[in-house]
Amino acid sequence: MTPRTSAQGQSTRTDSATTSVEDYAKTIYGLAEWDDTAVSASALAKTLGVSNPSVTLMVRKMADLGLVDHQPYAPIRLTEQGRQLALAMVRRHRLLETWLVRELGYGWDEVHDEAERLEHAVSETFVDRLDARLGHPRVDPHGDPIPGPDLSMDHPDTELLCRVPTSSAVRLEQVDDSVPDALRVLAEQQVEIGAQVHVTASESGDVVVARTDAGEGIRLAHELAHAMRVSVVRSDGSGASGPGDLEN
Amino acid sequence: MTPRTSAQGQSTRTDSATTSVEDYAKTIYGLAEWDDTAVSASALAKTLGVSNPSVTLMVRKMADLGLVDHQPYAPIRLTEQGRQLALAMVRRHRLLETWLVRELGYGWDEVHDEAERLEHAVSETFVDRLDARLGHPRVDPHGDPIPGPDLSMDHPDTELLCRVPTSSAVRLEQVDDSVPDALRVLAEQQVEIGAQVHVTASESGDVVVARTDAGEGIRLAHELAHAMRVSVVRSDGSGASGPGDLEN
DNA sequence: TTGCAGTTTTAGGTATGCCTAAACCATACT
DNA sequence: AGTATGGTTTAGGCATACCTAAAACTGCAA
Repeated sequence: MTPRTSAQGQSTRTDSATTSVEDYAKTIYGLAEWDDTAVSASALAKTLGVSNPSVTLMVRKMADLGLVDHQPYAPIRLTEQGRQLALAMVRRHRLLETWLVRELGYGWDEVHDEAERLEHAVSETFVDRLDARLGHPRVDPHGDPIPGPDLSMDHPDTELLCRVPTSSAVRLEQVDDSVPDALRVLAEQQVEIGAQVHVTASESGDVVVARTDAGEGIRLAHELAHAMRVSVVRSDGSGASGPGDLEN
Repeated sequence: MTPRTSAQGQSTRTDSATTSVEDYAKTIYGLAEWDDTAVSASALAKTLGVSNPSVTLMVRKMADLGLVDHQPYAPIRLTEQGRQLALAMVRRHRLLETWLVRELGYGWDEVHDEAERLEHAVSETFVDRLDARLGHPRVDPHGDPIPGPDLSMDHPDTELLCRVPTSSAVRLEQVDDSVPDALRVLAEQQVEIGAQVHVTASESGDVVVARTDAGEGIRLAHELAHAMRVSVVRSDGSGASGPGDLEN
C-alpha cells in the first residue's frame, strides 16, 4: 500500500449521469487503473459488451458532459470530473459487496452481479449510511481498496500473479471480483486474502502455487492467475520470470 | 387482520418485466387494493405521473404480456399473473423499507423513495436472504403487511381515518408510506403504529385525534387523515360520521 | 511513397418509453 | 333521441442507447 490517490471535490456526480454513463466511466477507469494506458475505443467496447459505434457515440456524449477528453481517432481519457464519477461508482460497488458478504451471507463469488445492479440504484445518503454501518471499511472482501467519502483511496502496489517469477513467496492481496471462477477456486482451496503462498512453477502465464515451499501445488490457468494480484514477500532470484502477460 | 389473500405459483415474475412494467403492475394493484374498484386509465396516469396516451400504450403492452385484461375503453384489471408480479414488487418494497429502518437508521418518512429505486434492482435471491435476515417480518414499519415468499399476505381490515365517525376510539394500524408529511406529523407527535387514539372531531375529512378521550387534539388535514388507516376499538354511536371521502 | 490492415467514425435503423395534439367513443343530460 | 362533456385512443415525435454496414482515417510496411 503505497501511493494514496486523492480526489478532491466531493459530489461531482452529475445528475445527468445515466446508468450507461456510470458504467462507461467505471469501465474506463478500471481499464486504466493498473497500467496507466490510455483506453482505446475497441477495448472499451469489448469490456462493456457493446459495439464499437456505440462507444463512439457514448464517448462523444460523455465528452459533452465534461467526463472524458477525446479527440477523434485518439484514445480516451477521463477528466478529473469523470474520474470522480468513476470513483464514486467504485465506492458504491465495493461497499455493497462488503455488505452483501458480511451481512447477507453471500459468497464472495456471488456478489458482483448483484452489486453491479444495486450501485446504480442507491442514493448518496444510502452509501454514507452503509459505510458508517460497516465501520468505514478500507478494503472489500476481494481485497480491493474502497474509496472514502472524499473518494481518496489507498492504492496497493501489487503484481499480477501471472507475472511473478517462479520460486517467489507471495501474499494474496486482491482477486478480480468479476471472475467468479478465480474466486471459487480459491474458496475451495481455502486460500484467503492475506494468505501466503509459494509460486512453484509458472509457464506461459499458467501458475502453480503451493501453500508451503515444498507442498503440493494448485494449478491456476493463466486466465485465473491473471485475475489475482499479490505482493511479493521473497523473490528467489533463481527462478526465471514467467513470459509475462501474453494477451494484453 | 381477517382474510388472507393467497396467491399461488411462486415466481411468475416474467423476465420481460421492465422497470416500467413493474411500476404499472404495482400501481394498478395499489389502486384496487382497498376498494375493489376497477382501475381507469386516467387514474393510473395520474398516480404514475405520466400522460394518458402513455398509459394506453403500456397497458396494451402489458395485455400482450398477459399481465392485464383490457378491452378498449374499458377499465383495467390485473390478471392472476399480473397480480403476482405486483405482489412480488410489494414484497420487495416492504422488505427493503423494513431493512432501511431497522438496520440503516432511516426514518420511516425517508425510506419510500429509496425502496422505490432499489426494488427494481434486487434479485430474487437477495429478497429471500433479506427476508431471512430480518426474521420473516409480517409487517413493515408503516404497518403494511408483507407478502410471504409464496406471495400470500394478511389483509387487515382497516378503515381510512378520514372516514371514522367522531368519538370513536381507534388504533393506528397503517400509514401510507408515500405521504411523508403524514409520517412526519405522527413521528413529531410520537404516535406510533399500534397507538390508541380518540377521534374527537371530524369535519369534511379533516380529523382531530387525541391521545386520551379528553386530551388535547392533533389536527390532521383531510389529506393526511386519508393516508392513515385504523381499526375501530370503540365506536361511540353518538358521533356523526364524517362526510366520507370527498375526492375520488 | 504508396498501400493495406486495422481501428474508428458516420449513416441509417431498432426498441423502449415517454410526450402533445387531434380524433374518437360512451355516457349522461336536456 | 340528440348532443355535449369527458375519458380514451390514434397519430406523429423526441430521447436514450443499442445495432449493422459502409466510409474514413492512421500508421506501419513493402
